[in-house]
Amino acid sequence: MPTKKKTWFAILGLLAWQPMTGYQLKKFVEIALSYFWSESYGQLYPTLGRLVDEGLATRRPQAQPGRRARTVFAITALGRRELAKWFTEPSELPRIRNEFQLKFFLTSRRSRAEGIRLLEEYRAQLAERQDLYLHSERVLQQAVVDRAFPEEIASVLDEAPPDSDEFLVFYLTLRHGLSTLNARIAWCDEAIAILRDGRPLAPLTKT
Amino acid sequence: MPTKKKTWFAILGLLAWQPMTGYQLKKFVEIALSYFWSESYGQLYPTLGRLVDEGLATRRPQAQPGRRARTVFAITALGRRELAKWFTEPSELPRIRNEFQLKFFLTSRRSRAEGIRLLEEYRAQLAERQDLYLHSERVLQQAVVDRAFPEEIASVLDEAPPDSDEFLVFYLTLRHGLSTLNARIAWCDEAIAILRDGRPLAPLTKT
DNA sequence: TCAGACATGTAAGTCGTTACATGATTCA
DNA sequence: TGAATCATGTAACGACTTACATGTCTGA
Repeated sequence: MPTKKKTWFAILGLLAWQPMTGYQLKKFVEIALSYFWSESYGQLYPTLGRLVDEGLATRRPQAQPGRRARTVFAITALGRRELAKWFTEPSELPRIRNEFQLKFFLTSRRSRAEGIRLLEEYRAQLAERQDLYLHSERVLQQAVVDRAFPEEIASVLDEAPPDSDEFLVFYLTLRHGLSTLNARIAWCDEAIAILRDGRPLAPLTKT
Repeated sequence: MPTKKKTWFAILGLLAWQPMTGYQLKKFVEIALSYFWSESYGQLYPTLGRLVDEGLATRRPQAQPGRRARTVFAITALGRRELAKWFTEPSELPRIRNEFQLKFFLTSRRSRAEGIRLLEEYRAQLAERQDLYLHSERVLQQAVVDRAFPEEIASVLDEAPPDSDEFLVFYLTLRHGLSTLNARIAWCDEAIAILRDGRPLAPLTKT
């Protein structure tokens, strides 16, 4: 069975976090998981439906007067068992398809100038994302000082004060993203320097 | 048009490198591009067919006596124009879906022990790949010393002596992969230490 | 002679995004 | 009043993997 069902378990995991509507699920992913995850509505709603069909989640329409209608999904006991099973299974390293790297490789038969241009473009994109992440980090650090969690993530990490494990792990996932970005930006700088200098052999001797 | 056609251009780019059979294309990707790319036969052959249909590549069956039959594909002038266009278009940062990170995030409502277990598993996988990459790096460094390219990559980087741009860029793509791995392994070590110590706030103050 | 590399392809299924489609509620 | 947010979905497309299917040639 080649079945991966990543979206399946992502949703199940978030419903175990707390019951949510499809819309909330999307927001949760955007705000809390954006450093390593994404989901589109086109995946979300159909999968929610199938989860209900399989008995892993329940669909509960909420029609309160003065509130717009919404459909809250919750995980079932069966869903929790499936989720627990998923946790014991090894996760594969994500397979990478880095379009920039592909282009960069191919520039070696085109021109150094083009390689350098691509590296600069890549670096700019990484730096832009790095800015975003650094801003998030500053917000989190301020939250620790203030002993109150920031407005922007309050909605999803609602019950996660700055000294909770939820907060800590959230911070660590951000750090994972930042570490990766830092390393890649440093690599860009090195690669640009090497290509500019025309130094072909020297870098090979150091690690 | 949401058309990405990454495989399209990957193949086109490699055919610009040199004319190849589908099988050779697969090998090329496995040996030279594995640090950042992958292709499956299920993508390769149908895409090659469509490339020919669109006039971007030619299919030339080779039936030499005493050689098994094979079909060599080559890029056309039109294909080269399309490829050149692709080079000028900005590449998007690959969107990430890191299953491990997802699980790790969710452990914050499960247990620290489970978080640590996941981190160790992730680290082991990264380290395994790191070994592979480090081995490749040593082979390349030896190639520089020997002034001869290593047997394993000779087939694909055939005309790329150790002082060529092809060799240098190939080496740099390997370094990109290694930098990323190193950063992530270091992150694992930090995260494990933090979760073990039960230190929840200290790491937030340093960058 | 037989394993392993060379070689080419298809079918089924999963996965995922984007664009489309629709409409209510809230708040400035 | 009108923009933003809340809210739910579908259709079309495209991408990608795995498993299946088949066969040849080379060299130990």
